[in-house]
Amino acid sequence: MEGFFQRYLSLYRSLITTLNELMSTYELSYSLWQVIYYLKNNGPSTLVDIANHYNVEKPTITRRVHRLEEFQMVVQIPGMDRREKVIQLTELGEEIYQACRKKITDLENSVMAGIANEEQLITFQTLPKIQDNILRGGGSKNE
Amino acid sequence: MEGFFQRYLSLYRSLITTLNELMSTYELSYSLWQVIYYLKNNGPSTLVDIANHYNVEKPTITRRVHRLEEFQMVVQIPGMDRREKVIQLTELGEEIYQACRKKITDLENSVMAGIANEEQLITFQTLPKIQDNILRGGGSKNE
DNA sequence: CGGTAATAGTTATTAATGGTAACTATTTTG
DNA sequence: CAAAATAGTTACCATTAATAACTATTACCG
Repeated sequence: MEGFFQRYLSLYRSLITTLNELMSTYELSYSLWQVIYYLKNNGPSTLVDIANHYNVEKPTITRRVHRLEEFQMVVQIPGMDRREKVIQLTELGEEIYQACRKKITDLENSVMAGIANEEQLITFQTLPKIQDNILRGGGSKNE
Repeated sequence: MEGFFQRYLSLYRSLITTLNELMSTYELSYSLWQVIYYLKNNGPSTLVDIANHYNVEKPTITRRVHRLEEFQMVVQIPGMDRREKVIQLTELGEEIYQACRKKITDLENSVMAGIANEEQLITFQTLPKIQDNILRGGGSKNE
């Protein structure tokens, strides 16, 4: 499947730019959206939860959460374990989730225009398989 | 197709990281590889050619070419039009192209392990359709 | 119990990547 | 020939994320 990466990666810039434009109305970028999305779907969580889920380092999430706090989309409350801060969506955060969710879903539908349902589905299902293969094989050592 | 972007972007990070690790042996990253790839497949070219092809701004390519020059993988020679500099691969650049091409193709094959040929093909064909839709629709104005 | 290791989170620094604006040098156009 | 267009560069800035070093708290274990 020579040329696959090229096609795959070529799509990235247009997509991320479009998404960021889409969300700029709400002062969000896709990276911030990920945090909101996680909180909405997993409930109040710690920074480490989020970092593990997206496979990024802790400082990355610290920054994102601080930005979301400035915009008052999330709040941090101390956990029972006093090392932890539990991050949760505010009312505003929930509202923005709803608005963005709709916009993103609309875009997800519109980029699939003219593509047969079965082809959409196969592509949808193939991506995680590829990711599994990468995580398994290219994890760093190839054993 | 809700959740498609999520899957797409999640794969992106693993893929680009793996590719960059793969090429770090040759002091390349994927962004530098793109320039080498273009030169190999289109022959000696100008900076503007490359920028147009990848849809990025000129300074972006200036930087990449300068890095490749430092590594002596490309040279710039003055064109007949004396504004232009024609960029071309050196011997070393060609060698590195070959070595990387092989590594990348190997990786392209290995990430498809366990995925039926037809599914690979459909995914391969669907990606550019999605990109077309994005470029058409989200180009900035939606007309 | 007390000390060491582990964990949650932060800050500072750095790197990769790419856009915008402003500029020079040359060529094209009319 | 003057003005517009084009190729390329430089300087500056934004986004994103990794690493290292640090504080505070909790868990573990002899």
